[in-house]
Amino acid sequence: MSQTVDRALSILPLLAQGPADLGQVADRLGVHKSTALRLLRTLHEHGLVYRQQDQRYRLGARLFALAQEAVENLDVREIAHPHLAALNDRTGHTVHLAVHEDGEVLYIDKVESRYPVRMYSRIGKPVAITVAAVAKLLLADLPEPERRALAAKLDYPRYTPRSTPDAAAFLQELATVREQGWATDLGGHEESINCVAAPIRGADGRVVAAMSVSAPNVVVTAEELLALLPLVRRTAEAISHDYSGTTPPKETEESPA
Amino acid sequence: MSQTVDRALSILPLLAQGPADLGQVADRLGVHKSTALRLLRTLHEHGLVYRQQDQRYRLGARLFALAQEAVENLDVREIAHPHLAALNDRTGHTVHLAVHEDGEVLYIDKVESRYPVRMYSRIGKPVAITVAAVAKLLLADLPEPERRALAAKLDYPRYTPRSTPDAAAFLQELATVREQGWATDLGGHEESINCVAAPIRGADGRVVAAMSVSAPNVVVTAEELLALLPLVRRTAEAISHDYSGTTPPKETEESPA
DNA sequence: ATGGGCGTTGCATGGAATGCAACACGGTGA
DNA sequence: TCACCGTGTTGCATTCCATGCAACGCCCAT
Repeated sequence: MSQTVDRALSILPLLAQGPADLGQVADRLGVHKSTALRLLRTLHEHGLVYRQQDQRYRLGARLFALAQEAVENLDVREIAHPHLAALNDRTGHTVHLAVHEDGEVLYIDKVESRYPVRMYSRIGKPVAITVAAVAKLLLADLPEPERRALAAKLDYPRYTPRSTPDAAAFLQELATVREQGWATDLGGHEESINCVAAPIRGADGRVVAAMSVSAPNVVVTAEELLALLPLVRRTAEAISHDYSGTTPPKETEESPA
Repeated sequence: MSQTVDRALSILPLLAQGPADLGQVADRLGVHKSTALRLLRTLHEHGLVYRQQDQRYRLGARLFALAQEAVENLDVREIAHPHLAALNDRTGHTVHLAVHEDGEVLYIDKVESRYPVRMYSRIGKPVAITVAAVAKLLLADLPEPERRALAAKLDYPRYTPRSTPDAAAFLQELATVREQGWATDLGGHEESINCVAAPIRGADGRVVAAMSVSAPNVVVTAEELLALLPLVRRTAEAISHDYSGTTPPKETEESPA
């Protein structure tokens, strides 16, 4: 909506792909060098881009700080963390916490597996939305029109033969997940990795986050992992309880002086 | 330099302090509501802010993704990580990696202590620049005028009685650190926590990063921690070697097709 | 029913972002 | 040594676009 800001912000994903010099930025933005220079300077003043010795620009430090502060403001995360850690303690497997935001699902917390063979993932990284167990739970809870709209505009990459092939299959899967209250991903993203997941609900019953336990099947078989389902669900319920308890539903009035 | 972008970016740190509604954002920016709305919309389109159910804005998901990609572009980090992990393995203590950027020093990697009592820190969080051992190393390597200028404009908070009191003391300390090639922080930030740190150098000898080992003195005394200094220095040298080897000094030409 | 608070929209105006052209600078080859 | 690129940088006139205003719609509370 604001051309100048729009251009400036477009620089960030561009630099995320790697450092670039002034000319490259200007070209890829389709603006004059002087314009790009001024935009970059403004970004620089705010610490979002950094100029390295060779004069090329790359993403800046403030970005980390902002992301950190952002994640610390998510109260679900704080409340959930001890539960996730405890679950990791009991099972030894990788535990994830994810939320949905504007058509993306992303991990906001993670407790690493104790086993040497670990799955790759990164906090902040958007997940494979069409196959991840946590994504299914979060999207299954959307109001139907939104769910349909989102399903329609997604891509359905065939990571493996068991990946969700298309929108129809996805919506079908979401219906099932919605019904049963839990979800799995059995080799849908990476052939050898399985996950089981359960939803975390707010006081109004809406799904606010989802958690999962993941393990490669060189460590445990899918059946063994599924056996953990009751435990995972109980953990999710415990978190839901904590969360609903501490966060008064919808009361955003000023706190009593 | 660009008013519009400047205003838009000012919203981010503002939201980092917690969610805010349109009116609050407009007030704190000193602009009309409609202006704030358009800025927020632009930020929203780029995923930097998110609008929660109660219509208030908070920092958005793309910020994480950007921060992640930014950190993955830092090759020092990638090269250093296995060394840090190995050092953590041998000592059991928390190991940090930090870089300097525009007058700030921040952690870009961390391997957690094995001991139950851990120090608090966060990747991405700017460090206490006047007392942290890694900060001393990074700043000690700056050209003298820059070092003086920076020292002059810093604040010198008295975290503890042993915190660096003022610019003069700081510059003195930097000189010492520069001379000896390593640094410590003995209770200068938190009374009970000590660190020893060593520099990581690029092929041209400049300090590109610094690493440290930290432990509370309920776990090991300062003397015991200092005994690890040779090991820390050897590790830093090993990283420097790896880093100089894989990153050809200053050669930013196109890679051979 | 009625008022107040909030977010939202269309529009006229002026300020601010833009592209241009000229400059500065460092490196390269003659 | 000089001239010549290819950078990044600056001042300036034009113009477009961001701005503030005022009016509207909406929801909640009284």
